[in-house]
Amino acid sequence: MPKIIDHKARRHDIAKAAVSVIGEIGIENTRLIDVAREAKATTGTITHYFEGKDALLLAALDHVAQRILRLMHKSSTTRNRDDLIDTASLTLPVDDEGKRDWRVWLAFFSRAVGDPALARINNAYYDEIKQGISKIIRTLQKSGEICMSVDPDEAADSVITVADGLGVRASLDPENWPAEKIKRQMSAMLRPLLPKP
Amino acid sequence: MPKIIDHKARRHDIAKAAVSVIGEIGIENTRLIDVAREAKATTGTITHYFEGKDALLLAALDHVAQRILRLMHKSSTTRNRDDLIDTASLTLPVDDEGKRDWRVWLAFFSRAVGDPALARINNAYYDEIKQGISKIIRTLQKSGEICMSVDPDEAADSVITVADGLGVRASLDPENWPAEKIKRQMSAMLRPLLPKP
Amino acid sequence: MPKIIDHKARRHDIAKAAVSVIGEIGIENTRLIDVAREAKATTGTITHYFEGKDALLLAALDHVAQRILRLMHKSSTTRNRDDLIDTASLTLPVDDEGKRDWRVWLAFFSRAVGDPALARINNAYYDEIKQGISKIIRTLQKSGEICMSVDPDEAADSVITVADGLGVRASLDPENWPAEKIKRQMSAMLRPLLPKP
Amino acid sequence: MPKIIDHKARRHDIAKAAVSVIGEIGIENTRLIDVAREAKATTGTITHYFEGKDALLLAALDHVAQRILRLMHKSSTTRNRDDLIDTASLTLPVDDEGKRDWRVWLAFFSRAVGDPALARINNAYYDEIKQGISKIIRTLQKSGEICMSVDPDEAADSVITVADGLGVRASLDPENWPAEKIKRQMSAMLRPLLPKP
DNA sequence: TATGAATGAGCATTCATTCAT
DNA sequence: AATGAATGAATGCTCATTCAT
Repeated sequence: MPKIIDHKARRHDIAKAAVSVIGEIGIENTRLIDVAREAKATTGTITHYFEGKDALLLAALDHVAQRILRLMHKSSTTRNRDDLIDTASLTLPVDDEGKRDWRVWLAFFSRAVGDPALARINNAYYDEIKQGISKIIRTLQKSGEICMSVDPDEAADSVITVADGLGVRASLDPENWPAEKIKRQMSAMLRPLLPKP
Repeated sequence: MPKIIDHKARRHDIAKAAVSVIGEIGIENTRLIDVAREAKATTGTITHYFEGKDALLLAALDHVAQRILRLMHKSSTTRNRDDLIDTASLTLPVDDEGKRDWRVWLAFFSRAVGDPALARINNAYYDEIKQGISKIIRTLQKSGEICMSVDPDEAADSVITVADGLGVRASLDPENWPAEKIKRQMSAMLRPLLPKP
Repeated sequence: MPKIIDHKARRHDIAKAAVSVIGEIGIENTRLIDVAREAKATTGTITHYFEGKDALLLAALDHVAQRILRLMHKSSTTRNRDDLIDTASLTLPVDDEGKRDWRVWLAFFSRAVGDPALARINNAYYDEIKQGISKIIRTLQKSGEICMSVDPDEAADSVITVADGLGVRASLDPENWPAEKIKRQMSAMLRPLLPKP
Repeated sequence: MPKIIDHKARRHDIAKAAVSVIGEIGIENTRLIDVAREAKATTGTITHYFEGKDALLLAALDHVAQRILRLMHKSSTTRNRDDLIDTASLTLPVDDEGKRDWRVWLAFFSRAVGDPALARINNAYYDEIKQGISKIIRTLQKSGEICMSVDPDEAADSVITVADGLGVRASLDPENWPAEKIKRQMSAMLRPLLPKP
């Protein structure tokens, strides 16, 4: 009788291991065997669960993207502008998980340059994020938290821009960008861009 | 006497070829022979001018960094806030050269994750950029172009954040981010962050 | 379960193949692919069993050294001076295996010149050989086969010197040094150096 | 008017530089450019004086061989057995020059394994050395310095064997083989092999 | 399912050799 | 004669992928 294995769970574990390794040593240093070791498996096993290395890396990207989307959906219940800013800052490299995820995210910026398919996937994530933020802003405008003169789409792009800009900066220079400084800079930038009425 | 060769110029040419190739196909797809062909040389010649592939890639990074620093120094003569914003937008992927340079810049974000030495080099560039922008802001404050209540260092970080955020976004989704949109978004974000008195 | 492979045995086989190739075409002409072909494997497989080419060559050296040490230990049961000389001559290039091993041994003389680590390894083998021979000589002195006035260590060095000298000579000029001539010369030299009481 | 250059002298200088480099870093680590630097020349210059790398290496071998032959011819005037042994020991690695020459000599042992042409050249040197020693022994026999029962050719081989054996050993383990020990061991071995009447 | 041995294409790197000046 | 830039073949090494067990 074969071992009963939760196929989906194992796939998830391996993708998580890939995120760990990529975040630790960089995507260009990440070999299949490194991921295998991290997942307490072998390269052969990874082949069972993923078409190939590209598919594995894509799953790793999806893993970090889903976390960001999850945080965004959570903040969609926010009824307050400053809460929105606070929640948004949780997607930044403010804790170990965030730092690791951002290093993985960065890795795919580079890959997307030479890989149109990856670029499309990346853009799909951004679209979803933008629509989500835009919707939250419209909700907050209706409840009088954000000035009606703000264009929700443009403001959503502003939020994404600030998040990306700070995420990149803090990921490359974590020593000079502790959580507090990241949050402070984010607030300082987003408050004027999301003015109260 | 051997052929008279300007060693420095040849090195520069090869680095420029590397920027071209990296910007075109991505750093992970860039082979030495691709750069050689672009530079109308051979891999052996590249070895003649660079210690190895890493040294070549570093020279490519420096090539794009120097262009950004050059633009920044040029804008240091600006006597007007909106001119500063306009000049800053020239560092973004608003033309072919800018697009190519940004794709190269992105490539090194990823590499720096797994390469502390590269991270240090990257941070040194950022330091120089930040000091430059901070100085320009202080000058503009003295001439009454920017409100004195603005903290020059924090504002410099804001400018960098916006530039990085938009640079990343536009590089990954150039179709949705034409030059005009980039400039508009940049202005919309930086004007509230660099208020006139 | 994967193919059942005796990792140690496979390593040994590959090292043996390396000895064959080095002995045949010389260490400077020996490419990884030559050894791979001889071992009915590929270069990738060799990497699987050895850290790199240097490790493989070292294993080849050890292979021939172990054979010499084995012969020496066998002769430690000798109860007769002339038997000792006969057994010692078996380590010389008197048969195909011996010729091949000596060509490999020679290869490492050269390498040790520019590689201190290799020199140390070489010297360790010589130490072991010298101690072994010295011990045999002391035993033969006690049983009245060799004159007590002989200094065992100096005599051991003499045996090694004669073996090395003849090994080198015969390896470079096998046509003029058939087995019989080697043995005759060895006897002629060692008998006066290991006089009976 | 071209620079007046003593072609022969320059060739000799370059060969000497090659001996230096080979003796220092080993023949397998010796690149043309290393020899060029040592000779204060360029690789292009070396090509002017030698057909190619092989010809240069051969010239280096000849350089050390000629020194040995020169020492041998000098000792042909010896009228005393122990003087012969003393002079012979001068060919061993007893001083810096001897050590360097022996490391070069060793390098060619290995090369000759995979290069029949080189083996022939090596053997020609050995023939000349053997004939020379044999002649000296015959002279010493006539003058009553060496017992007539000694076979001159076999004794010459013995001398060569001892020299080679000690040369190899001392070259690989110079720390344990100071000049004094080399000479002592040589005397201890050659006196019984070249007995007085 | 899982293993890990084996494969082999791909690539950076080394370096002797060539040759224009 | 001398230089050294350029070439390009040679080769060790990496690592994703395959597959027999």
